[in-house]
Amino acid sequence: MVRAPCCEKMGLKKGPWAPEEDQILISYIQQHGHGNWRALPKQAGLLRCGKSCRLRWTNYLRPDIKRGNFSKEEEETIIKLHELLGNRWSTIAARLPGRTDNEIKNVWHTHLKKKLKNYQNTRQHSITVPNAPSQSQSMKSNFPTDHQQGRIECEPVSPQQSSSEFSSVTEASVLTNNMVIKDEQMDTLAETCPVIDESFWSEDLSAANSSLQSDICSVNDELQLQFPLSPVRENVKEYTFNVDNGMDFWYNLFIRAGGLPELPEF
DNA sequence: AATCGCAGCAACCGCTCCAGA
DNA sequence: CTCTGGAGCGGTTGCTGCGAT
Repeated sequence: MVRAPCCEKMGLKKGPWAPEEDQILISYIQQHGHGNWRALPKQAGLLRCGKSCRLRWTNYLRPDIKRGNFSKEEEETIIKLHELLGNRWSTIAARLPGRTDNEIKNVWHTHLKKKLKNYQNTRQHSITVPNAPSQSQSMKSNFPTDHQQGRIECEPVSPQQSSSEFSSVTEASVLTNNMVIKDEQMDTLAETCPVIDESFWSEDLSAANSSLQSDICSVNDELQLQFPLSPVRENVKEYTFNVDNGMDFWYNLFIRAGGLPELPEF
């Protein structure tokens, strides 16, 4: 379906908003709500398309918009969520009250990408755990075929707000010898973590889930493989998963794909 | 003082999603 | 089930301000 650009009609203004336009939009929404964005500009007497109005309102004029620089905590939250979710700016924004997806996206591209390297350098991939859920403390890692036996243990590294879905982001690494990996050791990860079967990469998410479910988790854990993240090293792919055992812990999982040319996205 | 280059940010564009007809 | 159109999302653009030369 081919749709004409929303501002193609002659007479619709584009570009920066004038203060008068802002005032008209604010007044109208305060009185009537936004309802149908497409109809709004005509009803409000604005020479803008509905899309432009919606963007201006949601990214700039909304009363609950938080102004000013991002705090260190907010930046760290963005970095962590981006690590988990990728470029899902709206999802990330939903976890930062008063911040918009556009703002977060801009901050990411202008500031945080540069900081990320430093951030990653300070992270430690830890794998032993006093407080992790007992069912997860020792998870088998009998990968699908043709691989070595391994074992992972996980430790919550950064407990956050308990109500959050990501209440505790946890680092874990799959290794053959149950060893702690630090970032400087990641270069050797391709040699140390288990090789998995090629079919693992080509299967869809649910198939991968059930594969990991049967091969990694203890009997009563329900594992949900979530987001394939950017490869941390050649042939090593990082996944986020959680173990639905009531504790709401999230883990990162490093898996080596043995010599595969392309790792398809799920 | 003038020019240039870059960073930051607001806004646009094109696409997908999804609800309703 | 298919089609349509509104809303939302993520990528990109381009303007503006500021510091360096």
